[in-house]
Amino acid sequence: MENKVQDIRARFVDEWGALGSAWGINRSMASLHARLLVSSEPMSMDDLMEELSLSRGNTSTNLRDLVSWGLVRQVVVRGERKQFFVAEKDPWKVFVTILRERLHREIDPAVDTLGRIAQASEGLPGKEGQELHRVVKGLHGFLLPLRAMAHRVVGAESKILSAISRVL
Amino acid sequence: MENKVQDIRARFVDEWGALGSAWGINRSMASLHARLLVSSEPMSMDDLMEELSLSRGNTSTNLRDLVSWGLVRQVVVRGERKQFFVAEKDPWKVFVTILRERLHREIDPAVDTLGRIAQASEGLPGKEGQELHRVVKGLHGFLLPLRAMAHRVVGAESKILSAISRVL
DNA sequence: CCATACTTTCAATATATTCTGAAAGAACGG
DNA sequence: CCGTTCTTTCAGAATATATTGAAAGTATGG
Repeated sequence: MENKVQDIRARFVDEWGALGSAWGINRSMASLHARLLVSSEPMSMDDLMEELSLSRGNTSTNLRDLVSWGLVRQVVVRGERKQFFVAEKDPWKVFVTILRERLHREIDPAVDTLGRIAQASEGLPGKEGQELHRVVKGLHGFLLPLRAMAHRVVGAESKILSAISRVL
Repeated sequence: MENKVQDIRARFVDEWGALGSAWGINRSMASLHARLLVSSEPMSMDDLMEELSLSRGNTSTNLRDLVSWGLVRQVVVRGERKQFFVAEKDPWKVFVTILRERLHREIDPAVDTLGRIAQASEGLPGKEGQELHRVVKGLHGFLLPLRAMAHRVVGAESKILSAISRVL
């Protein structure tokens, strides 16, 4: 029971890694993000790779991705030549950032393609052709407003949540 | 351009597979689901494995999973000894079913653990201990109502969407 | 019951994803 | 400039995930 902070922090890092996988974020990236989230100071690549036992290459790549997602930013530490990193800590911003990324990369193109298929299947012959069109059109018609809602959430303030909560 | 229905249907099956991956559903399972979604008739395991070029074992396992999720159900076809399968076609039900499954399997346990970590980190010493507690508590406090909202959506009627849409 | 039709299971295999580490590249201080 | 420190890249290795296929298991009609 020597260093309790380190133990509990490690538990958090692991748990965040598990949550991350559910969001399409790999373990290294999620661990790095988690560790930075609960740090009271900026950390360098060496700090992180040592504490999390990751290779230099892996650490470098995933930090870069975190920065490009906007979940982490680089900061300058006076008198240090290395880069230091700090995580965005506002849960709403973290949530919105991840949501935006996934909409952009995965959902948007799929929904668009679905729309094209709905069009292409217009007026196909036979029971089979008609069912194809009917279902694809239905799915597209369902997903389109859902996506629009998600985009509005991404652009909104965090208080939108309590507004939604009220109608539920 | 021989059989247009088959071509377009194949496009849809592939696209649904891609969307499925974004939701933690593997390609075989997503393909089977997609093919059944746009079928005007119940299909047997043999129908499916042949059309989608999947092995028997794979088809069997993934159909069973789809049934256990509640996305597909078995039906009896008169005069046939084989099992036949039919997909739930209402987009709202499909959406809610997948959401429920993921909440249950991935989100709920992670959020619970986060809550326990928030508790365990109460009153830790030092700047580091305090930051750990502060951030974990903040994340948990953010995710908890979000999860509650998701659970309410899962239990609601599809018209809840237009109600939410109104406040966005 | 038996023969046959059908389904499930699971060890082996194939595929996809992630991670490592060393070499190449960049930036900095003097 | 030059030596040093720091960062990135990327081919190969390791790991994780998905798929196959054949054997074992189960149900059905006769």
